[in-house]
Amino acid sequence: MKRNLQLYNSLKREKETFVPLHETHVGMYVCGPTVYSDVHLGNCRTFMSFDIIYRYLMYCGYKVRYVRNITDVGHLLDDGEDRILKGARLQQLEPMEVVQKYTNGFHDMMRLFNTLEPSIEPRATGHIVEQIELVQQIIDNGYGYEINGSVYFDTPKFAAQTGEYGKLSGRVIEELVSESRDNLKNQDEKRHPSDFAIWMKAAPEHIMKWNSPWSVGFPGWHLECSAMSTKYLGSQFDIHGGGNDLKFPHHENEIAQNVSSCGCQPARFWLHTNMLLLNGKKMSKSDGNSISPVELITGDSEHISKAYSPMVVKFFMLQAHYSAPLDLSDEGLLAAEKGFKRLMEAIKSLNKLTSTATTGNLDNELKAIADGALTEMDDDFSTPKALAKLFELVPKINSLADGKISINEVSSEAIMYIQKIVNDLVFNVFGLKDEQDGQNSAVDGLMELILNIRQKARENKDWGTSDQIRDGLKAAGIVVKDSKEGSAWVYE
RNA sequence: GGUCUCGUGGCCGAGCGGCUAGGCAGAGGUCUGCAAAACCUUCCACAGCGGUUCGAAUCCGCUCGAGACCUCCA
Repeated sequence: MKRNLQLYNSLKREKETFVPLHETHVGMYVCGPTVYSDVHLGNCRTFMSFDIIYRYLMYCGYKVRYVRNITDVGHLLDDGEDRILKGARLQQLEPMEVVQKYTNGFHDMMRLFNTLEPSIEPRATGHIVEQIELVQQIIDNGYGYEINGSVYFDTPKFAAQTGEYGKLSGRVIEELVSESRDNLKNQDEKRHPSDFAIWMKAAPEHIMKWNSPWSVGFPGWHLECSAMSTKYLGSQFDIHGGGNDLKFPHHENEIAQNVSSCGCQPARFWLHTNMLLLNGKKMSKSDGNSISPVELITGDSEHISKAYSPMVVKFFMLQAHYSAPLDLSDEGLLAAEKGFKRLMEAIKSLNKLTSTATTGNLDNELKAIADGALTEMDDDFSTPKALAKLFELVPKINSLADGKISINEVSSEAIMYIQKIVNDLVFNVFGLKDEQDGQNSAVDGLMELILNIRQKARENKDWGTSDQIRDGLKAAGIVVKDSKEGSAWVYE
């Protein structure tokens, strides 16, 4: 299915028509987590966003290779300590135990949010050889220099000769006063404050270190993405994504490394997701304005009144565009929860509809709404607008389901057409799932029996029994919904 | 301090010069044994002040406010 996709390209600062390098294949690289502690909720938003982008590209018929790395070395803290090593020290674990622990936790969380696994999930420590080769290429091409066993990227030279530095982040090198941590520590070594380390000589007590032509040391943080994207997607690929706080310095430096080693821009489209705020403010553990994914789904946080299911959280996030800041709040989640249920109920009803009509005068209107949802997705993956379209369908579906609109107004062909689009979009592209599902048939059978008994009582105008059943079920967390066609039930 | 983004109704969030966003909440109604659900109708807006335009939430300027990046963070 060939669709006309428009993507906002951060590099160009405008929307562009998406044309992949190879007609049928798409290569996409997304900066993954640094696995030194539990995954951040904002991080989850980013990966959910790219999961939907991944899924939609596949829905459009592309074969997508989605590479999302695991950073397990080289990402340093303010004091110059490696994030992984700090985690290891604090928890008295082997560095790789830390990596494994939080990688597992990250995967568990991604699974809860029903995201697909990437095609390749490479680790930085598994690609030391490639990173050393990349450093060598950069040196060979004259953009890297070694001092005392560490290798630095010559940013001013690169900027002057290529004019490529600062394009993504909109920075001018003269204005940059770099304080990147590895540089703070070795301030004297660098020729220019904006130079950054691509290979760091390790102190004797440093645990994670490897042999290299320059020293026993470890790679700079920005290096891994350059090396791994090139290895798995080629020196040029279609989409590079990440959170917008990575634009500088990480992505800017990544581009510099790629351009200086192979002479070409790595990605044609740069996509950046925006921040997740809590109650209008940036999440920050230090001032208490923070909530973790686990707290959100267990309800164990002062910021929320109850537990929210992962799908509700996901639905909430879908209501905002990935490139806009999103403000998380209890009220917002509550609203999302109701909206999500309503949508799920409507889809259930939709999937039960059957018509024998061969033509219907609502056909065009309904099909146009469904098509519209896809058109919105074509426009930079606008999930909020696509959802709005689906919600336009909800009253129509409900009216058809309860007979307020005759089913003969819609042809069987149109119903199947709409069912296909709605189900594909909601379940395959958005990756939502109906949490009411998955009940065992025992419960279904039981409920059918109970509701039949209640129906008999109602027919006999035995309101006492009828209400007793209804109230009892309510107390058990099950809501009975009566309609002309009979009674349905749903978990509260 | 520098770079940039944004300020939409009770809440969340679309909107990219003229035409309904949507969700939640509120109000009225239909249906119903009652209730819930569902359906129908409906109230509430574009931070402020100027400017451009036949016409601005949408473009420009200023003011106020918020946020991001510049320093690890998605």
